[in-house]
Amino acid sequence: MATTEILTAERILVATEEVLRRHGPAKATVVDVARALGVSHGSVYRHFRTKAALREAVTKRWLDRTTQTLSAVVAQDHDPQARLREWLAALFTAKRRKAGGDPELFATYTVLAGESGEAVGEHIATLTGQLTEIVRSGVDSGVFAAADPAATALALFHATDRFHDPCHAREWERPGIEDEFEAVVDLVLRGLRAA
Amino acid sequence: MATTEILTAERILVATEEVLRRHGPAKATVVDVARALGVSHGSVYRHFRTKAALREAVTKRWLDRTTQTLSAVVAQDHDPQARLREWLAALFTAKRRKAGGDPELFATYTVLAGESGEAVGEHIATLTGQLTEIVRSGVDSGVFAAADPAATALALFHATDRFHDPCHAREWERPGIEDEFEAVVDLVLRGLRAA
DNA sequence: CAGCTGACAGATGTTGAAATCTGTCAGCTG
DNA sequence: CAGCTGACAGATTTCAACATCTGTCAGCTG
Repeated sequence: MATTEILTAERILVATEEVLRRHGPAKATVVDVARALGVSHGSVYRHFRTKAALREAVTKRWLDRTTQTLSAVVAQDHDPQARLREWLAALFTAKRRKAGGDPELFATYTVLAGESGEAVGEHIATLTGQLTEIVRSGVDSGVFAAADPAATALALFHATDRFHDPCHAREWERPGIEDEFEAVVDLVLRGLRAA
Repeated sequence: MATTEILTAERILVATEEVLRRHGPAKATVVDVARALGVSHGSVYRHFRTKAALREAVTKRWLDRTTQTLSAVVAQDHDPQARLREWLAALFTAKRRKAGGDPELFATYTVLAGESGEAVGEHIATLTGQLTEIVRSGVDSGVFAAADPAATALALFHATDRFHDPCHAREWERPGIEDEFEAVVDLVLRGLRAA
């Protein structure tokens, strides 16, 4: 049965996610995770050097699920303008759903972002990489003007911070936020179009 | 001498600012303020109904100093493009200087912003009002295209959130932030120009 | 002997009683 | 009598003793 299986990093991550969801980032302990798995907490430390490393690994898994959803948008064969718009909307929607539907895990992610953890930095790098790809394809097909697609992608990411940075999460439930999002996206897309 | 003068709201605000600077928002008490003024704390409550009202009045005074600095930029007779650029740069500079030079008062402002206090809402309304004025003058002179100057001004404000919202203050000291700011401003200014 | 356990030291968190603070108000004072 | 005081009730914060947690490691076990 399950509890006699070899203890793997994956099983620990699944259990940790569950413990975080139940207890929240402030009260979830390594001892709780070990108890949930029916092992001693020393065993958990065999797979993750520190509690911070465990927390970061859980966050990485969780962030990667968003990255994968968005990569599908990058691969679509709509024109770059539409893809960019859809990508930004998908990012906003994904973050908003996580903030609303998984508040405890989202709090963990927010804490980690505040500590400028490795996983969050990588996540942002991956996202801006996807954006760069869309911008570059727009430049190639002549609909976007951008001397440095990577720098422009970063500017796009920063200009839309309000709609994906966790420190703004409280505002994502306010009425009218959709219109604000559309207004900002319209503005930056106009700034991107070839003259 | 000073301590025998009539106790005015202004004197209380000055003393409160000093107490906040010294103790920070978490530890500054109304009793501290009264002690600094050599009066009983009951007297302070004669001028401000609650501690929250006092804190908000201090924040308002402090925010108004920024508003006044920026209104000078609005009144300049440069072309709208230059004025908009200067206004955004002046806002970023002002916020950054406050975050770095007055960390305790800035923390108070951040706390208040989180509680969505009246004063912060008014401050933001005033700022977007100034932005609207610049956008409108650009539309009038034909250099900007904007169907709804007020909505466009709000979009500009949101697109540059990263460079004035207190929740991003930690990032304002990072190297490269100037370039990120320039990139975002370039992007939105291009989005604003008349076709 | 690879994988796990459980006891341990030092760090961190919890708890509840004591101290301080907020906000009110009857009355003092110039 | 306008302006201030200081005592008070209830809410909040502090502090120190106690409990739990983190991270290590010598040794057990299959």
